[in-house]
Amino acid sequence: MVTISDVAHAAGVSKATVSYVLSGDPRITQATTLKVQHAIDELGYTVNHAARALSVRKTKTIGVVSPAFHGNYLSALFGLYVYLLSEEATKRGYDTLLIGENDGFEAMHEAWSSKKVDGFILMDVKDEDPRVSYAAKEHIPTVAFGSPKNSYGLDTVDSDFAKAASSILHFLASEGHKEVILIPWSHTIFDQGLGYAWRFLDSAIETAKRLDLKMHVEYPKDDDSDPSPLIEHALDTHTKATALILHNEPATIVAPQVLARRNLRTPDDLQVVTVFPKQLATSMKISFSAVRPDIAQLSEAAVGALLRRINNPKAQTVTRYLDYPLTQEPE
Amino acid sequence: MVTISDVAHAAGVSKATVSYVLSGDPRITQATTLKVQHAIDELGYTVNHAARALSVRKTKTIGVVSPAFHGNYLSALFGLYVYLLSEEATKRGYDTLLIGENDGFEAMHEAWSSKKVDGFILMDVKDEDPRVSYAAKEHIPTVAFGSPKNSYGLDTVDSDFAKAASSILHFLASEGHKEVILIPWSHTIFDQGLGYAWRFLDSAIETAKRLDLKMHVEYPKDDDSDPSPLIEHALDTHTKATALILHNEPATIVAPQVLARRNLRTPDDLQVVTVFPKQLATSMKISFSAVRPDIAQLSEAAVGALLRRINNPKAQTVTRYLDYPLTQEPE
DNA sequence: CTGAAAGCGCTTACAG
DNA sequence: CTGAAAGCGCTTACAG
Repeated sequence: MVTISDVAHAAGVSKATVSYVLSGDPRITQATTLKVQHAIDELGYTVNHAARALSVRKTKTIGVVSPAFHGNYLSALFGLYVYLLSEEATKRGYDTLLIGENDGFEAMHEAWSSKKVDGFILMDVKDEDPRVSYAAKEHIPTVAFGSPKNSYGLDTVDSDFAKAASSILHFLASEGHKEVILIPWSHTIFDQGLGYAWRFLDSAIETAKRLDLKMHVEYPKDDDSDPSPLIEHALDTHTKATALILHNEPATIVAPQVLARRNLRTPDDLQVVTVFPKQLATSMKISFSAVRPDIAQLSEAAVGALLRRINNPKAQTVTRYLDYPLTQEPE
Repeated sequence: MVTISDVAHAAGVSKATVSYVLSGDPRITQATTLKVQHAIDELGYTVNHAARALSVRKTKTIGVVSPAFHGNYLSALFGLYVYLLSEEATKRGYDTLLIGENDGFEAMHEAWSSKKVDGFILMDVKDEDPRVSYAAKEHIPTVAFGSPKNSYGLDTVDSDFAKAASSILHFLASEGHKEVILIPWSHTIFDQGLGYAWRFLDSAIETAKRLDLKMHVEYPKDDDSDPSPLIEHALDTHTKATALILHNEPATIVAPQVLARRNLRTPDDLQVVTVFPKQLATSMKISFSAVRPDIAQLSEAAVGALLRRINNPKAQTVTRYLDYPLTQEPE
């Protein structure tokens, strides 16, 4: 293996000088820089990550902490988040360590105390999430990706689900709808205190009231069983409803089949509006009118917030709810 | 931060002894082990990962190398693979570093030469994949997750897609079908030389011939556009076909809507068979008869093969194609 | 059965 | 402008 000593020797300088060249120290002459660069290229040298990490006490690695499946249900969005988070981290010179966490913070603690990472991004944050309180108590650079009621002073990034609900209802009202159905996330999700579910629902209810829209809320019990019967039932029961709001991934996935089966066309027979990320709508062939969060942008915000925190642990806490417009389909 | 010296001091022994206790060296008395354990618990000590890695030249980390999106298309399976691979690695005492790779091996090379990982798992391996030849040439412990034509001596793990195709056709023949439609992966995928596409198709064609089944193959052009029209067209054209084989993720996702729209019921009006992993069929509400690869098991095999290789670089090359039965739906 | 010491490959004050 | 040396926190022959 080629080390810094080899490079130093080949270039006829000291290890210190090589190191300074590597870090672009302005005190080094261009002449020596060139010599050293040449030796580096010649030998194919790369800094040993562990050695550097040990020396500078930074790993340039962020931990992405994902909770386990919700029951058997794995959101199709999970992969997208992980992928884009990691891509964004790479852009900023960081690596991404995947940390699976099962309703606790043991794995996080292990990674932190052994100094494997410089900070964390917590996915799918819940109310009273043990990961949040742990990170806050230990003053670990951490951003909560999601919106718990209490973030204990952690930086927070999420889509603005309250705004999304309000946009959707305003849109429906402006189109003249008077009675609508909302299929929100399941009880399982609400019971876990997942902010995106609550924030959307609360805002939807309030906005509907304010706009004098009649809204029927039909909750699925869980996320494992087929939501089709629930949709069918809702349509059968609320026959005057002219629009269907889906804030529920499984329901959004099956909705097209249900509509096809009933021979309903969108938006003429029934207006359907959902919340589904831009990047996945294509892959999953979801073509309803929707508020489309941009996961790449959310990832950028999350990673940005984390690096800012890592570089300045006592910076002011930041909370960012990113807002996405409703796009109509077909356009 | 608490270091091994702190523990040694607190326990009244040397650093070496603490280290030996940590590694369970049998030469250490139970008495001292107890003393040291106590100090460790007291102080909340955890081994510094970089220091250990630097010393032993092993990181206990595996790199999972994922290619970029295929165009705009992100397989919903991606998240599942990453998740289960990481879970399996954790079980075996390894961390998972995510490495995004864009049609080359630069990121891999960077991770390897800076000693960030002990080996790699390559996702979505293609024919003439530069990652494969790189790993082979540099003798880097690596397993190819997927089946390229030439694996250059790398260990390989994949579902047995040839077997899957043959199971499906035998099943259809046994049910009395004489004429069937196959929608395989898109040209984009075939052109990239993705083994799962080729192996399935070749085997399907050969088996159909042997069983005297008439099979119409209808290729989608790419994976971004809606495959529904293609399915519609296939059904319109091949009116005598009584079964539809889907080996294409987007087509599998939209098929239920297409069938619903045409008022076709499965399996009475049209038998539909697909290949879709167990763990995702539920989430994605795919309930066709199918060969269901078990991604947890595949991940276990991949991680197992990699650790074996890491621990024994000159072990015999292993190629494992895991075989999954066809399960009928409804049962 | 345990400890002193060297070494892993870097970085960074500090001298000069 | 550059180098010698200490230090980051471990592990592991080697002595005893």
